Amino acid sequence: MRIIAHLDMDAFFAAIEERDNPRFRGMPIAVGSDPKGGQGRGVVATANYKAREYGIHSALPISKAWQFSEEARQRGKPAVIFLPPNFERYTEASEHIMKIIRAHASLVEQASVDEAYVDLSFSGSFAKAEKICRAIKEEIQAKEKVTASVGIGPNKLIAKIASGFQKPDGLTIVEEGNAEAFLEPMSVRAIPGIGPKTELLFTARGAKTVRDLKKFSREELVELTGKWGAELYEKIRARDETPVVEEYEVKSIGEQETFAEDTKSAELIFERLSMMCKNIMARLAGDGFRTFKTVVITVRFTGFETKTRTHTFSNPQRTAKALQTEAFRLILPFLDARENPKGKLIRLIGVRIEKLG
DNA sequence: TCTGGGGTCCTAGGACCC
DNA sequence: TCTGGGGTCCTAGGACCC
Repeated sequence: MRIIAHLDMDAFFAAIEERDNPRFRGMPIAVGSDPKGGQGRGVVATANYKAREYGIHSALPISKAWQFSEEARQRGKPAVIFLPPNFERYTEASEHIMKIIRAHASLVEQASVDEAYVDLSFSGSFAKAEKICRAIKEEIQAKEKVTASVGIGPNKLIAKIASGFQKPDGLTIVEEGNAEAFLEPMSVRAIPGIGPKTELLFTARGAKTVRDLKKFSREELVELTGKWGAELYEKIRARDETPVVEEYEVKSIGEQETFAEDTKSAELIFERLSMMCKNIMARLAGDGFRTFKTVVITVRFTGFETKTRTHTFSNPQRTAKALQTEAFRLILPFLDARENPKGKLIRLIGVRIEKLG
């Protein structure tokens, strides 16, 4: 029998900021882009629980978050503290936390900066797995001063959904025999991989809950959602065989940047593109690679229309110069009438390399 | 509401090869 | 005349996740 745990740090970025800035404790905090007095154009990366009471959450436009904060302030509540993300500190805390987890189990998969799967099958029982998880939670709290929510289940899918069931600082155990019943009443959105579009697809066919999805045959699910439908058919029945894997290989490295103001300035665009190419090559080396074969550039116009252009070299390339030359060549048509006859302003540019060697 | 930045995976058409 | 089937690679776009 497999026993898998999923650990998820609670409001991680905001929790680290609260920990490191005692004067912010108990205050509503939103970590994300600069709100610029309501004119900023990014989104909220993480809101702490106090800020969530204001309606602020991850991925909310920062301008909207600012507006919620102002409205609350007028009702006499404290204004939200907006902070820029400090990725070095989050990564450092993440490394400490992963180390703590690895001291309790040998098979650990870091799924993101603030999440990990742990294979606890060796413990032999859910009761023993729970004990280990409580010890991990306590150690993280004691050493890193942040809380984690934990889900324990017979596979990664159930563990993941269980970790979100009681937040923050929760621990939810779903044993094999209860897993299917656990999922049934949930919204289809609870299944990882079902986003807004797929949800709409299903609600249009009268399916709102996981239970409702069971009326579709495997073939119908494949027809509706593609190849992935076969996996979905298993997931909604709480079945998932995917193993916990220590690490997976990097497939692409890229950077993108949204401009403070939409622009047509070739000078600015080339300057930013050039910087991105240098950064990407530095990261390529840092990740233990030497070459790339494919270059992808992204252009997003005012209004969010987004275009990509790709070039694959027949030989592996190893220099920032080669990357920059190709990126410039690919983006050039968007700066003149060839790909931009209406002279639209550009909101974002990005560069990515693939087929790393 | 007006949408960041870093990624992964899938689809679909076309080219090309056997 | 009106044209198979399978596989792989490239390209553009899109859904999704944290």
